[in-house]
Amino acid sequence: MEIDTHYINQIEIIINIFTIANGKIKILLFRRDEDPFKGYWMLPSNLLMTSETIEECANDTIYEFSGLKDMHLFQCDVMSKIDRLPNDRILANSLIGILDEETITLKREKRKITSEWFDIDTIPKTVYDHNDIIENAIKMLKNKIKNNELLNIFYPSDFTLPELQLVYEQVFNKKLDRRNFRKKMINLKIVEDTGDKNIGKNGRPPKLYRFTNKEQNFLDI
Amino acid sequence: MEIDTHYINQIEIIINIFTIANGKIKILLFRRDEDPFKGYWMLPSNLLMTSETIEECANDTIYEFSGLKDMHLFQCDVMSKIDRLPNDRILANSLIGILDEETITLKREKRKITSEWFDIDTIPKTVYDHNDIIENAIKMLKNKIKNNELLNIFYPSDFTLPELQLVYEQVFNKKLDRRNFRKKMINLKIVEDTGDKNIGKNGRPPKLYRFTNKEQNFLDI
DNA sequence: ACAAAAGTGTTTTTTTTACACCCATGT
DNA sequence: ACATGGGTGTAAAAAAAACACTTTTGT
Repeated sequence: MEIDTHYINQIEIIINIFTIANGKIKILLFRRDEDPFKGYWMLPSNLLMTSETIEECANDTIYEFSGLKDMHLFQCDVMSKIDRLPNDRILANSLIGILDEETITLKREKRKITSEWFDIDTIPKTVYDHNDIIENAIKMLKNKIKNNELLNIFYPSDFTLPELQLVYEQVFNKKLDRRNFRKKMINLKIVEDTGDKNIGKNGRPPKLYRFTNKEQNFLDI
Repeated sequence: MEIDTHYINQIEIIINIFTIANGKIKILLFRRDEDPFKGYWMLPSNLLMTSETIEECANDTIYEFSGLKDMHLFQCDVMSKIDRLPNDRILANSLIGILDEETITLKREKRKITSEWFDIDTIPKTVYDHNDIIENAIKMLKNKIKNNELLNIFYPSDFTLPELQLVYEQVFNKKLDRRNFRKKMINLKIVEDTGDKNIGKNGRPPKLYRFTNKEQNFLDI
């Protein structure tokens, strides 16, 4: 195999890892501890090797940064501005990874790199163009949730309706009526009662629901 | 700049060009006239050069294949399976390009490569994994139309409601009632009457409409 | 005058909205 | 017993669906 050097490209795979905790959508960022951009936050990333697929690279990268595995992954965006990094010409392929909270709780182990989950409405300063990448990923994530494509991955088991309502309120950016929200989710058969309750917290224990396996339902004409 | 050869990648930029003609959504394919895959159809593509952005590469490729320019372009997908091509390891980045029919009609010039517009429900056999790429692009295109994100680019000037209805019928894959469709489009202020009519065809001349500049409206909760 | 295609209105059904009190648990 | 948060129903308004005849043009 011979390659014309005009066509040599380096590509970094960058992953936006989201989870939902107590109804708040969060993204996992890592602190950079060397200059330039020391103290800034960053998305996990690695250069793609010739011998691996993007999914393999993404999974390895996530594992290396966080110890987490087997995330639901999908394509998000590609950035190719020549000057997106100051010195090298490196393309960026950003992915979205979805983690359910249970998995995170189980795998909470100590890593060398400082990491933190940030609410998606309070993203800190990040290195290079990572703020643009994050902004774009949040947009795609919200759109997918609006189209009922993703919440069953955030919640593989059960959840309460008040928590789910918080998620929708963030995505649609408006307050929803508790009774109407409930009716809608149940009547449209998006969720179903598991019969269990979430005991242990303050106040009346909420019922637990699960997603039915209905296909995504788009805005119908 | 030094590059570790493990991180050398070749990327081809592949463009799915869509237009709408008489209410039918179409994609532009080119005939391959050399083996392997002689006689099969293909999407226009080119290897990305180190010195250009993806958008530059895509625009040049489109122009080289079709003579068309200044298309609305956006990211679609990235394929990285090691064996997607038989001999080389080349990544594919597929984009979607939107053309309005008027522009096409104006630029209809003769090119050396045989090209043809195919209805999106009768895609012919294509080279390599282009059928997968097209299928994916059609899915994304339909989703965007469902979310009212794209039709104003397909129709920069005016159009008739019967034609628009055909588009929605393809996207939602069901027949719509003429009166209800009309009421909805007009009442939701998605379209507005231009005052003109489309004379010259058989039957009563349809009124011409244009899109209002309302922001996209998603399925609301 | 006939064929072709587009335009139009009303009624019924469904969905959405608005709104306030009671219930189950922990302290 | 009180504080906390969760659950529930009904009526009014809005939106969607069902449905058939008339109008304008070309031939």
